[in-house]
Amino acid sequence: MSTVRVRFAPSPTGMLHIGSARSALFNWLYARHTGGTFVLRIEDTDKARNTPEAMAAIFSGMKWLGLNWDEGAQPDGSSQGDYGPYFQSQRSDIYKAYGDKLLASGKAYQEPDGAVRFKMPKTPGVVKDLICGEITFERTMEPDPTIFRKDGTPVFHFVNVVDDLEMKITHVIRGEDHLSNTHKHIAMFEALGEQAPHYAHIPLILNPGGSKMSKREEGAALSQYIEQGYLSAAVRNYLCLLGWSPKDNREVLKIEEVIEKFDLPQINRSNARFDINKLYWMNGEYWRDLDKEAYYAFAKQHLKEHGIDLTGLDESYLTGVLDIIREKIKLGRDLPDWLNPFLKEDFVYDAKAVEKSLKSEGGTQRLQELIEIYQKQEVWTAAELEKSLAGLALSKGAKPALYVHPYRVGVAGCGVGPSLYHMLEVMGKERVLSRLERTKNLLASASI
RNA sequence: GACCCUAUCGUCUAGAGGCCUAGGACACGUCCCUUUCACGGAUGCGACACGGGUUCAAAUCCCGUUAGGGUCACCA
Repeated sequence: MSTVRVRFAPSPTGMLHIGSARSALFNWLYARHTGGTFVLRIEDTDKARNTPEAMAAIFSGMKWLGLNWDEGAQPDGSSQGDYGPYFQSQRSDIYKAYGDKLLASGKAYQEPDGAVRFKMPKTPGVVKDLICGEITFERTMEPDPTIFRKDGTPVFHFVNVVDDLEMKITHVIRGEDHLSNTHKHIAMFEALGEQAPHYAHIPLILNPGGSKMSKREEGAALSQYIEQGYLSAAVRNYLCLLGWSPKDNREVLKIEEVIEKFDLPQINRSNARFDINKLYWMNGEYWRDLDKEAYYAFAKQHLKEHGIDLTGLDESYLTGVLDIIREKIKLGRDLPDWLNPFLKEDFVYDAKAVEKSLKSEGGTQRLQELIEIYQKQEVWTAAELEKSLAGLALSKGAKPALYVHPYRVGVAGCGVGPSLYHMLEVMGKERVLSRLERTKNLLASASI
């Protein structure tokens, strides 16, 4: 039975930052790797930012990434576990008690205005970090940090220490931005007569420009990836690779395997830039691997969330279309554009494609020939349709491509798309012929 | 400014003294496959920040320089 206890302690800021998500992930991985306990604590001492929406962003992000916790704050506002409550806003008495203890022992003192300061030892502070190694901080000049404001509310560094102590946290895994403050935390543990937990400071995720990713920045919020239709397993896999590697040149890894191999000492010490290109590639890997039913469910859900109405649509037609467009895309956000030509009979035409394929020399003529042979087409399968078109081209002494392109434009309005014959098969004879007629008429009346 | 951390292809990384004329992945270029676009296959471009040591031998150890990042709140 493992005694490891780790925690993720976000504050509700209105979003789950990609860097926070990665901290949550590494804590979770370590807990699962060691068979320990993963605790979720909400640091909601800032009342102004403490909105229901901000709270929801944390819970939904954790859920989306599949990071379950064994103990801690719950979405309904309750706390589950032996060391609750897990919302800092509900722990004032505990902080007060620890503050009094420090005051009584002379390790803290009160300012004339009522604020309480922690008396920082002037001896060097040593931090033994599981990732960064042993670091010594000289602190002869170190000011005494405030632990209670003049209004009596406790300050972050102090509540953080008290909670980690109270919740019996054994390993604190957090961003490197906290490294320089860690010696203060350790000093507070010692002043309280307790041993500090083990610390592991993970490198930061920087924006492509190489500086800290600010909250407002494009790509900083996990929710953006959810909305754009990334697959959670792909995002999670990508995040695992920022600062950690299995060391064997593989990158697409099952989470179970990451859990097995993950450990603190092998985490990198240097910051990593977020590379959207690589995430996009990674998503493609998972996109191809998704089983059919999961893909349909994902696609329908994503389309629904983006206001694409699928009601009344024939189920087999929809799945047929989803099947053939799948290999063309690797992200949910691309779904609507590829799907639309199949959905609307009054689809729009791509001007360039019309110009190139239909208005070129003999274009309308070939369109007419296509209509004629497909009117006679009996077996409506991709293979047979291909045969007919190839036969037609051969009889005219032309390359099939010369017919394929006008055909695609005539039936869907665009120059690119899935395999033409499969498109035709899925659309069915009736729809195909009526679309070709429409194109012919629009062309004749010079409307396109 | 002080203190702390970091430093391998554009990016993510492998590399813990000889296996390194530095490996993989993304991106990019070329070619092949192909009705388009993707996918896939092949191939190319491309890095040990700099300067000193230590050593028979350094990307790997030490020191300095430079560069980047972080922390110095009665924010979290």
